[in-house]
Amino acid sequence: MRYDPSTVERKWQARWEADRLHHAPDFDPRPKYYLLTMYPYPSGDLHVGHWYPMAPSDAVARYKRRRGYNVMLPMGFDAFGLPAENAAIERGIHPYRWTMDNIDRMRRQLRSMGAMWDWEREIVTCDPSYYKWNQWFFLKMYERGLAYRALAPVDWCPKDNTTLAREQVVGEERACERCGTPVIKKNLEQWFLKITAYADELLDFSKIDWPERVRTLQTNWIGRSRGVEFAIPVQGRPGVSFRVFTTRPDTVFGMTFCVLAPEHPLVDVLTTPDRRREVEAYQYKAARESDIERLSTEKERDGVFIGAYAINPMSQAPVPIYVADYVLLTYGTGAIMGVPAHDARDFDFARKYGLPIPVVIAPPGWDGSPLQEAYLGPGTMVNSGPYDGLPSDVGWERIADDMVARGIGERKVNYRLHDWLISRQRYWGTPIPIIYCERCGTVPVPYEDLPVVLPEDAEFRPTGESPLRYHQGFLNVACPRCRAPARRETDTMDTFVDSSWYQYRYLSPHDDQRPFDPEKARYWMPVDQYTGGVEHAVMHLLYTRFWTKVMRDLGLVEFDEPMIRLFNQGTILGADGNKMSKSRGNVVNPDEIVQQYGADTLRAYLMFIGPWDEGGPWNPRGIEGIARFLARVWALITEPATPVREPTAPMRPRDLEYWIHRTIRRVTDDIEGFRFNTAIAALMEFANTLQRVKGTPLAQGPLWDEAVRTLVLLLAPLCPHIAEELWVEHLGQSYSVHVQPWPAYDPQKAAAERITLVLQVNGRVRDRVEVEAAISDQQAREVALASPRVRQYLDGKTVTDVIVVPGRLVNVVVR
RNA sequence: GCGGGCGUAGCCGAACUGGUACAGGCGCCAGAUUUAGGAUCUGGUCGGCGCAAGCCGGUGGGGGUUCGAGUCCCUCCGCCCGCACCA
Repeated sequence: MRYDPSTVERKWQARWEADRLHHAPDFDPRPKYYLLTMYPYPSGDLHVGHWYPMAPSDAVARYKRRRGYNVMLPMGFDAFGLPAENAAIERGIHPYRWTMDNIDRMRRQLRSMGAMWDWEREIVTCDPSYYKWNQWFFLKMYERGLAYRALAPVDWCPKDNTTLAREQVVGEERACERCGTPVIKKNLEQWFLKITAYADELLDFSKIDWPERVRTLQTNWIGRSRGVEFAIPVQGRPGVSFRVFTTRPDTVFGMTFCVLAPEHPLVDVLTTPDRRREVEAYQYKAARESDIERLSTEKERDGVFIGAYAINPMSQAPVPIYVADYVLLTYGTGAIMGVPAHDARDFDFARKYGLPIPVVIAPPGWDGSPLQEAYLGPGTMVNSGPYDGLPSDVGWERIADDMVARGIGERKVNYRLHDWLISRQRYWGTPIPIIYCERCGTVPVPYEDLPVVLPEDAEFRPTGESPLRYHQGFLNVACPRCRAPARRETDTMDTFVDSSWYQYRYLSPHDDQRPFDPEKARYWMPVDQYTGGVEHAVMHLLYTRFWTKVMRDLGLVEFDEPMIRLFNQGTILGADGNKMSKSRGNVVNPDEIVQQYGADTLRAYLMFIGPWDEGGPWNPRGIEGIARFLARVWALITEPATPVREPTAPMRPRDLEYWIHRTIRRVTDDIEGFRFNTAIAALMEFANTLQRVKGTPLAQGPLWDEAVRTLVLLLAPLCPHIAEELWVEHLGQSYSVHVQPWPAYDPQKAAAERITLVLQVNGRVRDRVEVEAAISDQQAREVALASPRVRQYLDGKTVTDVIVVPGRLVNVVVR
């Protein structure tokens, strides 16, 4: 009988569900293991790209349960966001309806995978019972000053009519992440979360085991730099000065010019009449360039002298002031000191405008000749007045101290990280629970009035304007303090708010008293293993760390980090090697694959492609190989032995025992190390070996039964359905294979009895001999020197050394 | 430009801390079975020379360290991913 996946898979999925086999009980005495994989956006159809992180995650979950853990593998839907609202505008479907229909479809597709999702814990973030707690957290943060409103220039996508977070603006041309439209700046009153208050703590990764790549991305994103901010007086203008930030106060004596950002407020004040035309032309050019696409990759650094001079506060030397667009108003103070000898950009600028380039940090071994490029390293201070002769790192601190002491500057830490702008001028998100009252000002919605629910009867306009702004029933409200007529905030929250704490909601998804049950958090949290794409490195993965730290400071949890281990899988590509996309027509629909080959085949194939963190192209032929493998396993167990064939190679019981234990060891180590491709390769080798044994007398005894059972036990986490069917229906074992203890291996038996000893002469393989694995170094040496093939190469030579690598090789070194 | 990763058969890939390069799969070749096709099974499959035993070459190129290098170091080339004037 051939293996029929569709019947078998449906049967066991129904049985597992009926038995609540996948439910993770709270407070179970077993050690807990919380495995979280990033929840999907309900875009409509499940893509094979969704399966790629999920199938191996499920395999790990199943494996861990077999190792005695109480494993929780929850699933939910990241249900707020722009596509639902666009569907509403374009097709007149309400976002809620669109989203819930998609979720229904995706839930069904997810079930076909046969993963051990604990559906009793499912969450849907657009449900008021979920987003109520977004609002609750927001109010808690507002009380603590961690949520605030400010007028801010925001990046605005004119096509989507929405605010974008800094992270959602991509590339040099500053385009909208979603639609590619160049973004514009707009000044709006916006709500922010004060993530910068945690910037330093977020740089500390000592309590988590995350990939270096993600740690580096986050570190660069936070962009901490330590330096000094100090005032530079303007020559001939008593009382007028501007502030600059530098990370190199030790180079201050090398300043030969200053630069103000074109938008700096002092530019208009300081520009002399003779320079005004040129300066204004430059400002105009700079303003246009930031709005228009700044596509010029090799743009030369340029600027304009404004006619005024600044005084170096340390040396009293006057230096010219320029405007240049390489200085950004948004970072530091919008003004810099120009030290060409020790800053690459300043060096280029000074070269272009013929400014002097005096060396103030002498590189080791410097001969006094002019520098050909900026020197950025440490050295000895020169041309720096009283600081001459000091090592630059000492001078750094000395000058900083002196600036502070003289009242012209202070030590400062600057970050690239800005506060998290959560306001979105959209409908399909969590309403920000704030009311504006003419008398009382900004008033938080009282906790007992939560949730602020989205009105269902919203009108979606093709202009993309938020329906909330025109919805009188939503907009008009009595002030909670004075009862006077007041207006609601119409902005909704960034969807990254939802995903910042969703891992907690899985613990008690139906709790209507609090966001999560702290007792359950004590049992389950933090997440032991998180899996998902690296594209979330600086958004979701930073925000969720921030959120947990806030929760800790609110006294809600007692730990600092939400997820202990993180694994970023690679991307599955189309058969043409390109990213899967509808426009390329290279998208693989998992439903079709499941129908044709079964879920187990698809799961195993995705794991077999290659290393999980590398991804790779889909190969339609490759899946045939997996289907054949499973068919062979099926036949191996279900079909009677055909005693026709003679054994190709004689096998002894000890050899079969070796294969059993060796395979257990390999599969165990590979799953522990997330190397699913080699785990499957090991199972293939084992199955092929058993196939060779099958027709022989060795296949009669209990050892054969053990071998076959082991194969199924090891296959189970990877291909759960076929394993269950074979286990229960064909091996007559007790249901379920998924709760059987993981097989243990005997290291003695897993080691080969006899090994091939490689014999080398001067590092070249000259012979191979089979010897007892336990051979001593001395015996190995003797075997090597006795080999005729080795001796052939020793003729007339002197043996200078014999290197023995136990269990592997002997290398005879001759001269 | 800066930072990170990668380069192994026709293709996807394996190779523990430096120790037999290429496991497993795909593809291909041959054979078995079959009326045929498909499916399945068995064997082979890095290149060169050779009837063979075997010898020589081979992990992007070049150089180095080492008894021994895919693995370590230097250098160059190519591909991918981040960040893009962050003072």
